[in-house]
Amino acid sequence: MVHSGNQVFDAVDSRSTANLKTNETLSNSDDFMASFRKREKPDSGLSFDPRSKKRFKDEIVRKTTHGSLGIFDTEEEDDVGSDVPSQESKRRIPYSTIIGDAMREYSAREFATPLEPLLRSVAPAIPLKCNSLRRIVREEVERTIVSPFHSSSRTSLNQSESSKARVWQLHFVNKLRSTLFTSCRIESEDCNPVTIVIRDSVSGEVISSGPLSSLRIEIVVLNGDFGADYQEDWTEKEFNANLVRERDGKRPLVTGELVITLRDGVGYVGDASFTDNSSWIRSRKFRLGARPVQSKLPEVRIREARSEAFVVKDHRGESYKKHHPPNLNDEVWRLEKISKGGTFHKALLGKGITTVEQFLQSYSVDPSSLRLVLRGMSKKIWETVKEHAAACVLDDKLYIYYKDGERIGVVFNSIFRVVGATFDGQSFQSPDMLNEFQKGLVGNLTRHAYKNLDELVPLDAPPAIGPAMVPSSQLAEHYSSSRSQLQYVNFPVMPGSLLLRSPFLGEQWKFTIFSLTNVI
DNA sequence: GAGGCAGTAGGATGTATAAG
DNA sequence: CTTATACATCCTACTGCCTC
Repeated sequence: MVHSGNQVFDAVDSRSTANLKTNETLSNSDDFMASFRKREKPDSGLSFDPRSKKRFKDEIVRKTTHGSLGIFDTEEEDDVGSDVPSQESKRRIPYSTIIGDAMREYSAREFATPLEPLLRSVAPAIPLKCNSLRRIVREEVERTIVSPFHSSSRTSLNQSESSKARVWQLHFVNKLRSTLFTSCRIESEDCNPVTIVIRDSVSGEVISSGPLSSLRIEIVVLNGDFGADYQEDWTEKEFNANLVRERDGKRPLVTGELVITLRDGVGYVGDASFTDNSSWIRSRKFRLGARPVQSKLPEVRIREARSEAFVVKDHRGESYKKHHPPNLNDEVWRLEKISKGGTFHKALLGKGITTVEQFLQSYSVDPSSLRLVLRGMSKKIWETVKEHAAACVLDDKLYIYYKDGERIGVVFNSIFRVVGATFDGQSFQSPDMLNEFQKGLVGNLTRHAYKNLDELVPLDAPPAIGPAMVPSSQLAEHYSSSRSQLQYVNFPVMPGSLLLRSPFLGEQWKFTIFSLTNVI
């Protein structure tokens, strides 16, 4: 094997790297770096989070002390890795390759950023905020540091090429969905075909006539990282360097109508779909790109189009995705942090809670019991679940509970939260309108209702709002037992009016549900 | 091809424990 | 006591296999 780097540090024993981590198998340097790339915060450059920093340090230490660099290979280590196919395990990866791989993962921008303070110190007169200087720094770093490892993919920015003839450009008009699924048609956010135009890059006007208005363009896939620095100018080489090809052994990454002929300067992405998800590239995102198949005016540079970054997931994930907002009849695992078939899901099923509606009802009736069902859940997760559940779109179902034929009744919504009360069986009030005494009465009745949920009567129509009349016969009884406060609606309820039919009057009444925005 | 099931990896988070 | 670290747990997403 020919080693281009330092011979002392030039080899990695893949058998050793396979034993680097307790739960992970790192078979080569790409995996090694990938394990850290995935832990990076987006756009964090070289700053890992503390855990990643620590793990990174540990990996380096172990790589150097466990012979991963080929320095301390021993028989013992051979034994450790003896179950790995020998041919593969004997293959050593030059250290320069590892560094190269690592370098490749950091853009010139990321290298340049740490260098800026240095540059600032040596050239204080130069305004460092100047974009052109940043570009120069980036170019120089790329040229001097990155290129030796990366010569095949990116070339240094050609200033003259990037700045000339930027009159025409392809442009994605509508925004793609932030998440697409394999085998599903590529569509815009509003479920319409993705639209591409050719336009004047200065004025933004669509070129609706002339030879360019009927240009043939090709739809391609770009790395989600491309343009992450909001750079809106790039060379053809840079664009091509960011094309993403299908993985080995896989079908073409995108299939369908990938060549479009513009009409009057406008084209639409037709029946095209992804065949593979985007989880395997560093950014975990793709972008769509569009470029001329061949320029009708070769001397004219037509800048390619680049879409927003989006995630492509396996189509089977679509049936498992969470709903935002959830619906009442959704299965309870549609809530965040409750995995289908997971521990919490099973615990809820064990209590007969199968839907989001039942989850919310259960919370209304006895939040502490529900919390007990999910006692293994951390506070933070619990808050997340509640927050998601609270966003649920409620229907207009109402229930009323009367105690033993009395005319004092409490009206509940579909998740068993109090939304009104009546004291005479005729006029109904929202909880906001109750005085302290009335709240006590309703509180008592609510507790009765929660103990006798099967006695709740569905209301398909409503009562009227009016002054409360409390039968005198009820006063003494309720006054003594109404110390506790009425539990108000805690889930956000959209304000609105509902028509209810009073069970006593048999008439249609307008019933106003007030907005009660307390969160659980 | 769609969908169910199981296995796996990675990430996030909480908790226990050691070190200073 | 505080902080750092290791470990455990759970959720999410991906993938292969299988059945229909």
